[in-house]
Order: sequence, then structure tokens, then C-alpha cells
Amino acid sequence: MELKNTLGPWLGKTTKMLACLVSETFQKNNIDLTREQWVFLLKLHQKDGIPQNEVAFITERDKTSLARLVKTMERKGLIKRKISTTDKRSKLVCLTDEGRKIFKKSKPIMQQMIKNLQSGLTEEEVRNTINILKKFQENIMNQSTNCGITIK
Amino acid sequence: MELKNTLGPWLGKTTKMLACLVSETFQKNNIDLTREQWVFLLKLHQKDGIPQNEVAFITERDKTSLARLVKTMERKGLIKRKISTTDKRSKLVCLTDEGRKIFKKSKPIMQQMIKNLQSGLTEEEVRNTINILKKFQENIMNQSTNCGITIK
DNA sequence: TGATAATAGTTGTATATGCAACTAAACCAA
DNA sequence: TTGGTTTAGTTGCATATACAACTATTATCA
Repeated sequence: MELKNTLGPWLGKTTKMLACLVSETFQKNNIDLTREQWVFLLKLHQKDGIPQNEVAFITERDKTSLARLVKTMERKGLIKRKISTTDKRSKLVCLTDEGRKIFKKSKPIMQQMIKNLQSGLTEEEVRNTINILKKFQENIMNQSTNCGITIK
Repeated sequence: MELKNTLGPWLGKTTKMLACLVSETFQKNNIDLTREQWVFLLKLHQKDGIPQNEVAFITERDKTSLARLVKTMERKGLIKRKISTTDKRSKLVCLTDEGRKIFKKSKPIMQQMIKNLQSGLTEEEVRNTINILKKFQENIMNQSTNCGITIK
């Protein structure tokens, strides 16, 4: 089996190109965000004021990685933290006005980008591809003890 | 359009899980390599003694990123460099015995892993999925000026 | 030929990532 | 209640990544 006829390299390359596009799109539109920061803001828009460990779970990220992302975004004024009143260990992450503002600006741009990415693909093709990716993820989990982030 | 029904997040998550599996597999088998280092060694096995800029192109990576990868791998004794005789700017990257040895050890393990990843998927499904990914890549390039790494 | 442009690689700076080891708080069980 | 365990978050260390600015060398063309 030729490696280049397997999914792995194709997934890697496509993901890399997508990351590049997102970065380029933000730059073009003067949005000072990284892809990771954008996803973080998106999640906070869906549910604000959640503890860091929950954000780490939702965004499927190591807690140390998240801690540093939080630090960067707090420094940039996109989010703020407050210690939970019920659990002094826990820090709740909240959007700031600035975070909301930047996300609002980015939203239509990202929606358009996502729409363009799917152009030429039928809904069925997308659905089928997602199903293949799910199977692929199951195959990963069957070989692993710790990569098993829940399949939604 | 719900974001979670689009390809982007699924690609990202699958790639992340795959990276995790590769890392875990190396650790389990006492192979001191990262995923990137392994791909680098693979490329060198296909063609040894190539200049850094060509490796950067082949592995679709920024030249600065590659320079640091080269530095790390040289320090680990996996590769060595020699200045080209025809172009004093150019540095040719070559495998060392150590690099060959580690790759040889890793090869069957990676082959098995890749085989397992495709289990339950028909050849046609894999082929179709790759074609969708190609279309997706084209859509990326249509929106971008610099993410257009050649589609092979 | 000689000035200018292009190319190969490095360094500075910034972001993101994960493992291991740590602190502090909360939980739990004898 | 108290002492061990679990949990939330941080810090140290290492890797990977990319943009901008830099050096050194080569290529171009007027």
C-alpha cells in the first residue's frame, strides 16, 4: 500500500492548507486572531463563563495548552477570568466586550469562507465524508489508550 | 449551516487524534521520533542528499520551520548536512546510520498502524474521500494567494 | 563587467502544543 | 476530623510552526 493513497497524508495536508487559509483570511481583514483563538471565542459565545477545564474538554486540548491560550487571550483583552465562588480552584472564563466585538466582526467573514469551502460538494458528499472520518476516528481509538476524545 | 456539519472541524479533530496516535505509538515502541521527524526520514529514504529548500517543498513546510527541524534532527544524530559543492548557499541533507536504523525499526510499526487505520473502509471509500479532499483543497486555493501548495 | 535582483539558509519574535511535576483546594472515607 | 486521593490550574521543558528581517551567495542583464 502506497502511503500517498492512504487518508493520513491527505488529512494532514488539507488541514495544514486550511489553517493557512484561515490565517490569511484574518490578516486580509485586519482581524488579530489565530484560528485557535477564534474557535475559543466561538465556544464562549455558545456558553460563556465556563471553567477552564471544561473549555479544555470542549476544544479537545491539553489543559496546559489551554492555560497558555487563556493567558494570551487575557493579555489581548479578549477574555477575562474570575475565580468560581463555589470552587476556589476553578477559574471561569468570560468574554469581554472586546472579545465579543472582534468575534462579531469575524463571523460573516468566516461564514462566507466556510460556504466557499463546501462549494462544488453536495450535501451527501459532505455527509459521507464525515461518516468516513468517524470510522477513521474509531480506528484510531481502537489502537490508542489516550487519543479517544469523544466522538460527537 | 451548522459548523459541526462542515468538513473543517472534522478534519481538524481527526488530524489531531491521528497525531496523538502516532506519538503514542512511538512512545510505546521506544522510538524517539516525532511525527514530523518520521515524515522527514521517510522523504530522505525516498531521496537522500537533497538541499533543505527542496525538503521544505516536499514536506510542505516553511523554510524557517524546516531549518529548525533540521537543527533538532542533526543534534539527535538522525541526519547530517554538507554544503553543496556547486552552490555554497545550499546545504544537502543526508541520512546517518542512526537515522536509517531508527527508521528501519519504525517502518513495520507504522505500516501496521496505517493498515489498521484503514480497516473497515473499502478501497473505493478511501479513493472517494481522497477525491473530496482534493476538491476541498481546490476550494481553499481559490480563496487564497499563498496556501496553494501543489496538489499531487 | 558590475550593479541589481533572486535564492538558500539563519535568527528574532510570537504562537500553539503536550508531558511531567508541582501547588492549592476539595472530596472522601475510615 | 483528619489524612489520603482526586481535581483545577500553573510552570518547566521540549517541539513545531510561521512571518519578518537579516547574511551570504549566485544569477541576471544592461
